[in-house]
Amino acid sequence: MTSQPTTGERRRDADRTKAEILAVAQREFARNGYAGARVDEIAELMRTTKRMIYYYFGSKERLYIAVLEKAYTEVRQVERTLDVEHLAPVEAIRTLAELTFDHHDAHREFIKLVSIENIHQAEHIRKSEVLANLGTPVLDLISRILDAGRARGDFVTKADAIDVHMMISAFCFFRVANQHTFGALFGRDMTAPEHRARLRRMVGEMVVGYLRGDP
Amino acid sequence: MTSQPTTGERRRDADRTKAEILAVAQREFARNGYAGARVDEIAELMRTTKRMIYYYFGSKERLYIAVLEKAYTEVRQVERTLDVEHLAPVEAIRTLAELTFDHHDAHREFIKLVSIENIHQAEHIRKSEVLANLGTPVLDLISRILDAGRARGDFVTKADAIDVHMMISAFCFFRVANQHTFGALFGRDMTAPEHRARLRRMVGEMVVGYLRGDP
DNA sequence: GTGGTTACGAACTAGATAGTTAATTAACGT
DNA sequence: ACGTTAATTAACTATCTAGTTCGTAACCAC
Repeated sequence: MTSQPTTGERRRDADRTKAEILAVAQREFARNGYAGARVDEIAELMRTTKRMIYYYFGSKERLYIAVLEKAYTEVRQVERTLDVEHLAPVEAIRTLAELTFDHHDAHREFIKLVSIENIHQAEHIRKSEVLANLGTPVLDLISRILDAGRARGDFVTKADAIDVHMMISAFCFFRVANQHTFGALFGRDMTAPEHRARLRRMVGEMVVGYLRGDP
Repeated sequence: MTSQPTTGERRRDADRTKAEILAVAQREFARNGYAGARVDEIAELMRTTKRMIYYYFGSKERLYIAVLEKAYTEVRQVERTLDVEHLAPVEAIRTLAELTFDHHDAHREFIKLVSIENIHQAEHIRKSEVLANLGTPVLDLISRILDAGRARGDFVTKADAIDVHMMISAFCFFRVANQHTFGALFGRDMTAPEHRARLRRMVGEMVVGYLRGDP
């Protein structure tokens, strides 16, 4: 009568358990930093027990690295879907900047993980083979846009793809990562709706203005 | 015979002890984050004992807040010495950007403290009355430069002082704060000498290019 | 000098925290 | 049916860590 389906609602499911640990751990690490995160707290927020964290991940540090690997891999997946090369160079780079803006806006937890990792001088990223071999498709895209723009004479400034990527990332990352201290000191919430749209336009204008160079 | 001088090499000196605690604590917090910092470790790196931390600061959190207050106050002092208003608006804003670049370059520990504080959603800054009432002289300076530039027709773009300050800070802060993950993922050390000068010029060109607007 | 106050040191503690031990149960092939 | 293995649970522990207790010594006013 009560035949359990092999797939579907199983009581023992390694994949599901692992995924749940990673999801809960990501929240906990992003909220409290590496040292501030509590393994017991992660355990309490799961349907399973702390033992499973050690069963699947071995240690707090390896769990943290697994969280980083998952987060970075997902972000790279999104980067691969960027499609702006049908646009003219100026519009392509502006759109890329605005999409980067949207992407940072939508992935606050990832940004916190990156900030945390920088405090630790990226020591965990460097321990991960997965992350060392993660390509950076966005750099090739920027390279091609820059070449096209220079061929047409739209871009004068000589800066390479990494520089441009850095400039765009800096703006988008800072707005989200530093929103709290910035808000406390300047009384402006950069992530509030009334500023979001303006800043989004601003990042596009900024890169384009820079690449166009001297009038 | 062995009369101790009252000033000079005293064995008991509240000011010196407090200052040493703050200096060592700043290093420890900047290196390890708030939760990762160890009160015992701070104590070991001092000539005095852990007891004195609690004697003068009461708790780990209040010590951390005191570190933030000292660091922010010093940074504001430097901002007050900025002198660019004798320059034409375009050069003034470019120079301001480059000096901001230098300043971030020279205060890595401060930048880490700010990153850490953002991970904690600025909860400690908000607890500090000192920091709440710390003015922001740089904003007035930017305002005046923008007004002068618009009056001359050099600047077209309409952005307020906070926006411009944010744009400059984002670039300068990101280069230092995210150097480790950026380096690990893109294979470029943004703080290395061979990139420093170019990026310094870049931040000036970026703001000027943005403010000049459409050619 | 002496009484009081401020600055200081060594040893201690209660609770938190990462990691473990060992026993148990579900799934699955044969 | 049944033995094997992978998944899971509950209770335990060694260590670490923020914060304390209590006693002592330097400094100052008089």
